[in-house]
Amino acid sequence: MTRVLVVEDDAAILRGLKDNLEAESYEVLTATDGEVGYQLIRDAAPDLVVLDLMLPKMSGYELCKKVRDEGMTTPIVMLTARGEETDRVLGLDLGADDYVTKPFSVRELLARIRALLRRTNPEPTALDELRFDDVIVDFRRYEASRGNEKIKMTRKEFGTLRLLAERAGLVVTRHDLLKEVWGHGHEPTTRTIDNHVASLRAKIEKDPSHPKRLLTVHGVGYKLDV
Amino acid sequence: MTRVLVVEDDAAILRGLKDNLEAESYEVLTATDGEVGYQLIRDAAPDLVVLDLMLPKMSGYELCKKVRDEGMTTPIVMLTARGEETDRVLGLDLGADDYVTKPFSVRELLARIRALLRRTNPEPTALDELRFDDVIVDFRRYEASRGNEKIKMTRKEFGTLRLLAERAGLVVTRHDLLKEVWGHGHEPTTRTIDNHVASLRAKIEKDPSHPKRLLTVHGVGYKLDV
DNA sequence: TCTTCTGTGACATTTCCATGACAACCTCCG
DNA sequence: CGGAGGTTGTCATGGAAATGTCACAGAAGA
Repeated sequence: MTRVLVVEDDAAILRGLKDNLEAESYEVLTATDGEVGYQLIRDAAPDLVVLDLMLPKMSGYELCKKVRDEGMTTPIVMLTARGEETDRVLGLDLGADDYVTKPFSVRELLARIRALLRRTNPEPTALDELRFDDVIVDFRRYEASRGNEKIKMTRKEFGTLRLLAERAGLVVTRHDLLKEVWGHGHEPTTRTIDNHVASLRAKIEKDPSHPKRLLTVHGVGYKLDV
Repeated sequence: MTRVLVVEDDAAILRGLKDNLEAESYEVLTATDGEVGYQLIRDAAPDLVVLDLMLPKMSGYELCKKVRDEGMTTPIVMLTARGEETDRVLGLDLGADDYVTKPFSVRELLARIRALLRRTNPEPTALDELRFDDVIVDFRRYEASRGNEKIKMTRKEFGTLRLLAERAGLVVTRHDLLKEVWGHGHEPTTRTIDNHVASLRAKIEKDPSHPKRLLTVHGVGYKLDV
């Protein structure tokens, strides 16, 4: 799921943005000052940042500049107060990708966010069906079957299998799985993944102890060969 | 029959795609250069185009851009060589709807074609009646019956059932239900939905505690299987 | 006002998930 | 070729989270 970080010290605005972004089904992280914002950009690797210009501890300027100086390319939408013409220019010069002037229309901000994401992270289309051998998995119905037998799969299993299927043939690291399937903040041990993979194998492999499809790449991760 | 145009200059790949698509019972048109491709898009109005990036006479870029500039919305799947990251972005910006990286698995391409067709030619959803077993629900009259008995249903129940019916078989999240049935701003707890579902089950299921139609997908939402 | 509908909370129940321990395995290096 | 150290497979288990169920109070409608 696409992850957006909002850095804004005004609680009311922050709340409003969070609600609206969540309603658009983004995963939303928040920070109310520049320092926490910076840490989150580094550690949580959001797909996009909405950044207020005036912030406690570290201003939007500084934050933006610092992030760019360190080579991070995370797209940034700057929020500026009306009339801060110079700020606009600065914002873009510092490496922000777009800006919106307060008071802004939420709809406009959302549109800009969408556009920016589309430009920078064209998201590979979600796969909604997987077939191999006599196994069929339908990710929109959350149904799976093998031959004539229905298979019961859990949400995490669907998520895991889906990511593997979207990168069929390529190795997916445990880290990637945690990031994509679990999302930020709810990150369990990597051992947990092994368990989910094991139970997936029990369900989709003919001989689960000698997998032919869902393969281990020792020291790296897993891959699905179809 | 669904008509697919493949524009690809490599004869072997073209042949392979044609065979596979025909095996899936698509009607297949082919072109080996951009100009012929363009004419076919215009004159034969295919339902979907598979477009190679590198082509004689007119490249995939140009073709895609030209088609979009002229206002045609024909879904396009772009074939790109691996590693052409920038091309991906360009492809999508130019208006391609999806892309597949060479060397690609035919199976994956077929899956994406199916998905894209489904996304772009969705069946119209203005559903005004739902029937299954001995239950009949008329969404225009706000009436429902089971066998000869009338069923009293509330507005929210109609709304909930209708959304589920419009996406019959697919999982609908609580979030979707809140957004569609309750609308923006008036959003109650997700628990509320469980209650409405429960009362729907009491009305339309033969054995409400072992539902056969209105099913729970643990951790995701509900779906209606008809 | 009275009735019906709706949202909420508490509780029971079901389902799922994270974790750790141990065994089996792989890889690299001696 | 064999063994040490790290990695993965497997399984059991406690606990967390999601859902079913019910009762009630406030809101909306008749």
